[in-house]
Amino acid sequence: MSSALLADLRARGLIFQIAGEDDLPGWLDSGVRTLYCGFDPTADSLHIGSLVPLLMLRRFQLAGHRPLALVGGATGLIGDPSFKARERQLNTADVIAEWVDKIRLQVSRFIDFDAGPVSAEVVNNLDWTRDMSVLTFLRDVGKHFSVNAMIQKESVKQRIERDGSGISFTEFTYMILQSYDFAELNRRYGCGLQLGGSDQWGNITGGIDLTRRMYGEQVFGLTMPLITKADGTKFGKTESGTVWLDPARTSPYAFYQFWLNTGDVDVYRFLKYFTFLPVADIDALERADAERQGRPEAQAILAREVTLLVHGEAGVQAAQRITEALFSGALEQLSAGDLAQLRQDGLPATTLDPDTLPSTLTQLLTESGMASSGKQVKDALGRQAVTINNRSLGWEDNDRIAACFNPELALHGRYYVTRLGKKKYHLFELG
RNA sequence: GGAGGGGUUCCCGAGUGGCCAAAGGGAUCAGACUGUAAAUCUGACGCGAAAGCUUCGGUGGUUCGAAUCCACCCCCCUCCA
Repeated sequence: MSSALLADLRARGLIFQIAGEDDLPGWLDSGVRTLYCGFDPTADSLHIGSLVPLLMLRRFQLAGHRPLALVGGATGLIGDPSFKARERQLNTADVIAEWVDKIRLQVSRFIDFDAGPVSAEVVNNLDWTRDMSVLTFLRDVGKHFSVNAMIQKESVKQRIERDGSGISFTEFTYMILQSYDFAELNRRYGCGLQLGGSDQWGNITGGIDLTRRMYGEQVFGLTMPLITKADGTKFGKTESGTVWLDPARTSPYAFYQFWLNTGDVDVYRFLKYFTFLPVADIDALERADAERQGRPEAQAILAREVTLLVHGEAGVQAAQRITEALFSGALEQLSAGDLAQLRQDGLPATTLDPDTLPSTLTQLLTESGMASSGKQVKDALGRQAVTINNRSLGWEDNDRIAACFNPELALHGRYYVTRLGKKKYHLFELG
């Protein structure tokens, strides 16, 4: 059964490297195994970069194993230098503790805590490092590490060799801390497999070595590939920044839109990475899309599936409702209730006070967050790329803001659906 | 502590007294073409509606004029002790 899991993961392209490759299938097949993946609190929310590992834990759980999600209350205090170009700024312990709590909750929605012998658990590495003394650490843990080997690790090599940026002892030590996590989880839970992104290879093998040295146990490591886009730009970023899992940071609508905008070249690969749809189905979809004229179906399925995983059915409903209303262009068909709902569902919105309107559109649209500078608005206006309730505006309308928001033009007397470019929507509502 | 190299607009990276709001590339935004795609082409890209205002690690100084010269300071890197 578990060998089947590995085969599926391989078919999905989710396996980058395996440590202990020959013995891993047998180990997995011979019973319920405990595995873990760590998530460091570098912000108060995870972003979609953590999605692959989170779903990975779930894949293992569905295959009959027990996942541990480690939240790095301790490692988050230090900062992982792996493949980072420069030293990072430390955050205070209070801040990290706060983030740990939030991330613990976030992580929890992806794994099942009530699944009998394979029930998941969230652990925090601060629990076993907080009270450890420096001397104990140096004597019992540090002694197992060779600095000669550590500086050879690819993940820190650049930092050690490269001109213009070095590495502090603090960050250099990160690997030892994470390695100790693996050993400790092995001791406490019998945990025998660590998952991580491909950038974690060095840290994972460090943990494997330490576990062997401290407890004589053979443990395994598995890394997932870095998610890339075919055009070479960074995955997981949009014009408005990182795509977060927290709906307060990235609304389900924005989240849905992110996936809907996936390029054709990437979408089938992403379906394999980010959904639980069978590989055969995804391949069939790809063939069907190839024969179809025009727009493929894959993006809509991807957007639906991933939004469902992260934001639930209600999130999908909201996202689709907004998408349909806006992109069909049939604004006049929306009832007042629909518009109020859109706002509640996460469509960016601003309440306008007719008496204190700014004097220009550039100002209003910048302040509302639709554009990052007046120049952009100016450019868009000059190209007829701004519309209010489907009425196109030009540069000459910039200072005729009262006319643009004339109550007679409002939907249901108070709503203005404003669009900048093809995809950026904002709802203005008279207060 | 000593010697050397370096800190430029989101990123990389030119610029070494005026023609510099600062080349070029990337990223980003908008338009055309489309399928809310890709590729391509076009425009924008410090802030500002404009007048104009504020930038080149920091603070002072030289000069009619400084990212460019000088002084001091801060930070980073390399080598030596």
